[in-house]
Amino acid sequence: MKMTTTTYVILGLLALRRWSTYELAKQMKRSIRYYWPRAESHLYEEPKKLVSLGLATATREDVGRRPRTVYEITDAGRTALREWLATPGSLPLVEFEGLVKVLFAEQGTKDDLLQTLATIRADAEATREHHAELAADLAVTGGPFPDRLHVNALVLRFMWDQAETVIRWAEWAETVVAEWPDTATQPAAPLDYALGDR
Amino acid sequence: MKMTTTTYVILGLLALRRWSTYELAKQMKRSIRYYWPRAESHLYEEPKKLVSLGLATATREDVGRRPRTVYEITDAGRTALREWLATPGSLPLVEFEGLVKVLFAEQGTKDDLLQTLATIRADAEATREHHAELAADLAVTGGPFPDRLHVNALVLRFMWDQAETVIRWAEWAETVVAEWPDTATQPAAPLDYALGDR
DNA sequence: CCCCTATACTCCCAACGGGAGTAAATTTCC
DNA sequence: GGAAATTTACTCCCGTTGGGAGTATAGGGG
Repeated sequence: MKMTTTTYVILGLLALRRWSTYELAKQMKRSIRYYWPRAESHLYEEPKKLVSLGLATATREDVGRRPRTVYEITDAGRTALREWLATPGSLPLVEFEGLVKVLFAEQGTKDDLLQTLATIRADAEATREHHAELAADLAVTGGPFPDRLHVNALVLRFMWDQAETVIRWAEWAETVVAEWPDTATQPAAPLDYALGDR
Repeated sequence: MKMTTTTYVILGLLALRRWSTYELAKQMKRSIRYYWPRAESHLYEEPKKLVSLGLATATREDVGRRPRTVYEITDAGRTALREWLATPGSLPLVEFEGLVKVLFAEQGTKDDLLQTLATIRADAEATREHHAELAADLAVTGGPFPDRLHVNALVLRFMWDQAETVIRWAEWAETVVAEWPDTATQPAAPLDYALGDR
């Protein structure tokens, strides 16, 4: 029964409003998974943990014959969240399989590498588009939490900047690799094009 | 007994040269952990898996009375790696606890938020510095694999660009937040400063 | 009425993190 | 030279997590 970052994420969402578990899982999928991804199957346990620790309450509702559980934060929950925000946290963690494939690219074909780079770019473009839609929603409607626009904007700008950086890097790498005869042949001055300006 | 991305990472390293398990773990820690982090305790199982699949061989050596195992890739291993490089891969995954704390910043103090941003910046500066050292090593000595500089350069440039982007974002966010009276008070036009140019 | 999707969950097993540990070799320090 | 610290070389443990599979009900559309 340990408070993990995931538990605090759920607690943070409960600080904004009351949520059913399904709604919590949906909100994770909509935005938070881009910087705190968690499998849906375990999200249903997190609010229960909060309840057992006195940081949230659970209310059983019935939708026809279907049960639903709605959770709300407690004052102790707000205090716990506030204290967590003041603690040092864990380092960022990135799992980027595409970049691993770039790293070992000379063990494969040039076409494979170009495909990998194109996929990386397309994924980043999709992420950028998704966050543009989130931003447009905030700009037009204020979103579900209009009094939090200022902090949401910090996060959205981060996501946008990151996606832009990946896209630009992929475009650059595609043009560089396009001029290689193959992945195993080292071009002249292999480091200059990457490190020339630093 | 399933081939995971981690298994392929080890296979990719074995494609470069023969390694002891400890050396594999050390190389993961030196560079690959930034984009494919894995706990050391499980890395020792991966080459064993490769051996059982015929993709690598294991040689037991003795250093005095201490045992060491050295692994080498097989031809089948090279083929498997080549084929994996041609497969579509999984999406990037990011766990960024600092950004989660930014997302819920209005539940805490302005000082906590500024501390979070400063920590994010410092971590990114350390990452940038680490990769600058890796790059300098490559530039001066050619590194352990001088015939792979061209692909290493692609990866290094990516890591540098990412770190730079995080640093710039954190610096920007620090200046923005510095002007807030507190985290709960929404400034005028809260979205413009983040989204004004897109 | 039927089909599909959404809502609302639970269960399972493999992959994994991180800590702890043992043992021998090597390096550093006094 | 000897002791302590660090490195090399692993194994084990337990909790966290991914992702797939599943059940059941509500709601919408043709």
